[in-house]
Amino acid sequence: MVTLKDVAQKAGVSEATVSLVLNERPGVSPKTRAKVLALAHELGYSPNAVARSLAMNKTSTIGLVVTDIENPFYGSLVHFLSEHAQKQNYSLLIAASGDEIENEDSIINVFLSRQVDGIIIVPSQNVRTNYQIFKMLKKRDIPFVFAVSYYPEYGDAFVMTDYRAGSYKLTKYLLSLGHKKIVHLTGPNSEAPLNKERIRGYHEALDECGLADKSEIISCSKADFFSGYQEVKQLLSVEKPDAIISINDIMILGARKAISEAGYKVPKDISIAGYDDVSFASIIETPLTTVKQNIEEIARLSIDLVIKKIEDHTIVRSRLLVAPELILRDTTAPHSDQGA
Amino acid sequence: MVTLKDVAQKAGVSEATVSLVLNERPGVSPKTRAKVLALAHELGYSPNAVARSLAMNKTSTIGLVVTDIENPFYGSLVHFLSEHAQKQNYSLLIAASGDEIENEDSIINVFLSRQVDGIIIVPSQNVRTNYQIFKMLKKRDIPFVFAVSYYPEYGDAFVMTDYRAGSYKLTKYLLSLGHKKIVHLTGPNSEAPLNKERIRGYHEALDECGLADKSEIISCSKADFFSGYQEVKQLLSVEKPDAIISINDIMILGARKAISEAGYKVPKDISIAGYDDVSFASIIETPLTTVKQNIEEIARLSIDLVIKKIEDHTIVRSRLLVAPELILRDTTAPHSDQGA
DNA sequence: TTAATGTTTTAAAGCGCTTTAGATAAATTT
DNA sequence: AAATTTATCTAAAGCGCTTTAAAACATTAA
Repeated sequence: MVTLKDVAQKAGVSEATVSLVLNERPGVSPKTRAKVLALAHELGYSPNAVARSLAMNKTSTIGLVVTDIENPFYGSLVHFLSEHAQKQNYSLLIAASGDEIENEDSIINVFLSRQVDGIIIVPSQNVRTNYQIFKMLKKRDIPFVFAVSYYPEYGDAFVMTDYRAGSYKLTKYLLSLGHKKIVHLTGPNSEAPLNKERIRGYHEALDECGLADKSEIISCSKADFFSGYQEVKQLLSVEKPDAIISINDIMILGARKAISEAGYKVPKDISIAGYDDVSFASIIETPLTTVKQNIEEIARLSIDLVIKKIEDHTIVRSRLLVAPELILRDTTAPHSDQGA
Repeated sequence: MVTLKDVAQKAGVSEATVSLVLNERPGVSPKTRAKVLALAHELGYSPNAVARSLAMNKTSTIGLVVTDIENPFYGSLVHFLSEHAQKQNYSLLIAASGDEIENEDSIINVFLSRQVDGIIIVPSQNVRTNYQIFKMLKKRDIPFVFAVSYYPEYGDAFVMTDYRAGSYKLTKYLLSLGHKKIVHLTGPNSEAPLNKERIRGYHEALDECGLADKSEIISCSKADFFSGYQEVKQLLSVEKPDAIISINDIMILGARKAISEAGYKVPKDISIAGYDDVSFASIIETPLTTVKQNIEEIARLSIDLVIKKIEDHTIVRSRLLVAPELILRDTTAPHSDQGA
C-alpha cells in the first residue's frame, strides 16, 4: 500500500506539503504542486480515508437505519438517499432494523462507535417506549434527522410527506365521485404519525362534507397484504362500503382480493385506492389509484438536512413536509348512483 | 468524548491494560479487569472504531455496490445482506450504481479509499468493456465477490441462482402442460450470465422434447415493464404463442398487458410465467407463476464468502449456485388441446 | 535466600493522515 | 545592502487506538 509518506519521499518534499497539495490548499508553489501530483498518480496513491478521518475527526459518513428495505417503498428511498449522498461526497453506512426497536438502538450505537458524522433514521412503526437513545444523541450533539416518520417529542428535524394533505385530497376526490361510506384501513399503531396524519386528512374531508358520521377506521394488526385481506373480508360480511382506502398500496391489494372473493367488482361496486405509489401500483392488471409520495424529494431533503446539521452546527428545527400527488388510475369510479 | 486514555487515567492503569481488558484478551488480573470494566461503563466509554481500524488495519466493513435498490428484488437482497453482515459484526457501506458501469468503478474506488475489508458487487447488466478495476482488485488482493451475476473471466468468487436449472424446470413444466410454442423474453445483453444461463436451461428443456425448432428468444431493449409490453404487442401481431416466459417478473407483467389488449386471456389462451418471485408476484389479481430465487440464501452465502476471503486469505475459487424453486400460481394452465 | 519461572503491567512506537507554528527562501521595500 | 514583507516549505505533535518488548511484581523451586 502506497502512503502519503511514500509520495513525499519520492518527491523529496515533506508529508505536510503533499497533504497540502492533495487537499488543494494554497501555500504551495505550482512547481512542487505539479511534481507531487504527478508522482502521486504515478505511484497509484490513494488516500487512506480512515487515517484522514481520525486526524480530522470527521468521517464523511452518514449512518442510515431503515426499518425494512424489502418493502419497495423503502428500497426506493434508500436508492435516492444513496444517490444524493454520493453527490455530496458522503458515504452511507446502512443497516436494516427489520422493524425491531431494539435493533434500531443497537445499530445507532454501532454507528456512533464508527464515528458517523450524522444519522438518518427511518423509524420502525412499532410502538417505542424508550426514547433514551434520542435523548443521548441530542445530548451528545450528534446530528440526526428522521425520514418518512418521526417521534414528535424527540429530535428536531424530520422530512416526510404531508400525509394529511394526501389523505385529504384522496378522500375529497372519492367524495366528489359520489361515495359516502369510505372506509379507511390503517396500521396497528394509530398514534404513529404515518397513520395519525392520514386519518386527520380523511376526517377533515369528511367533516367538510358533513359526513363525519360516516367515518370508519379499521385498524389492521399489521400493515400488510394478509391483514388487509382479512379485515376487509370481515368487513364485507357485515356491510358494503362505497370505497376503501388504505395507508399503503399493499394492504389495499389484500382488500381487493377480499372484495373479489365476495363477488364485488372494482371499481364498479367498490372503489379502492392505496398510498405510496410503489413501483408495482402502475403495472398490475388494474392499475391502482393512489397517493404518490415524492420519494426522491424526501431523500434529497433528508440528505441535505443532515449535512447542513453536520456542517453548521447551529440549526434549530426543521420539519419539512413534502407535497404528495394524487394519482388517478383505474380502481376508482363514480358511485353507481351517478351516471358513469 | 471519552477516550480509552480517560478510562486508563481514572482507573490508574496504562492505556495498554485498558485495551487488553476491552478486547477480552488474557494477561490481566481479574481485579483490574473488573475495575476497568466498571469505570468504562461509568464513564460511558464507547470505543472509537476509526482509531481502531487505523491501528489494526482492518475496518470490519464490507462495501456493497448494487445496481438498483429500487428494484424490489435487489432491495430484498440488500435487506438480507445487511442482516447477515450485522450478525457477523460487519458493517455495510452501500452505494447504488444506478446500473451505470462508470459509477460502479468510482464507487469501488471510494470503497478502497475507505479501506473496506472486502467488496460485494451486484453488477450492472449493461455491457462492460473495461475490466481494469477487477484486475486491480485482484492484483491488490482485495477480497471481492459477485452476487446475483458475475463476469466469467474476472473474479474467482460468485454466488447466484442456478438460473439454468430454474429455466429448465419452468420450461419442462410448461411443456408438460402441453405447450409447444414457448417464447422466451430476455434482456438486452444476451451474453450476461443472467440471460445466458436462463436461455441455456430453456433450450435444454426444448431439446429433450424434440422441440428445438420451436425455440424463440425475444431480446428486449431494457428488462422492464414497458419493454416487455412493446415486444409482446409486436409479437402478437404476427403470431400467438402457447406460453411466454421471461427473465424477471416485471417484464412479464408488461407482456400480460399486451396479451389482454390483444384480446387473449391469461392463462386460458396464453400461459405466462416470470422469474424472481418478487414480493408483488403473489399479491396481484392473478398471482404469477414464477421461479423463486432464494435471496436470503444468496445473501448469506455472499456475506460468508467475502468474510472467509477476508479472514483467511487463501481461498482459491468458489462459485456457488443456489437452487431455485418453481412456484406454481394462476398464470399457467394446460394447453387448450388438453382437457383442463 | 536465591534463582528461576510465571503473571501482570506498561512505555513507547506505530497506524496514515492533518495542522500548527516556526524555519527557510524569495520578493519587495527602504 | 539591509530590513521587511510575503510566499513556500517542514518538523513535530496529535488523532485514539493496538501491539511489542521489556519492566515489575508475585510465585515456586532449588
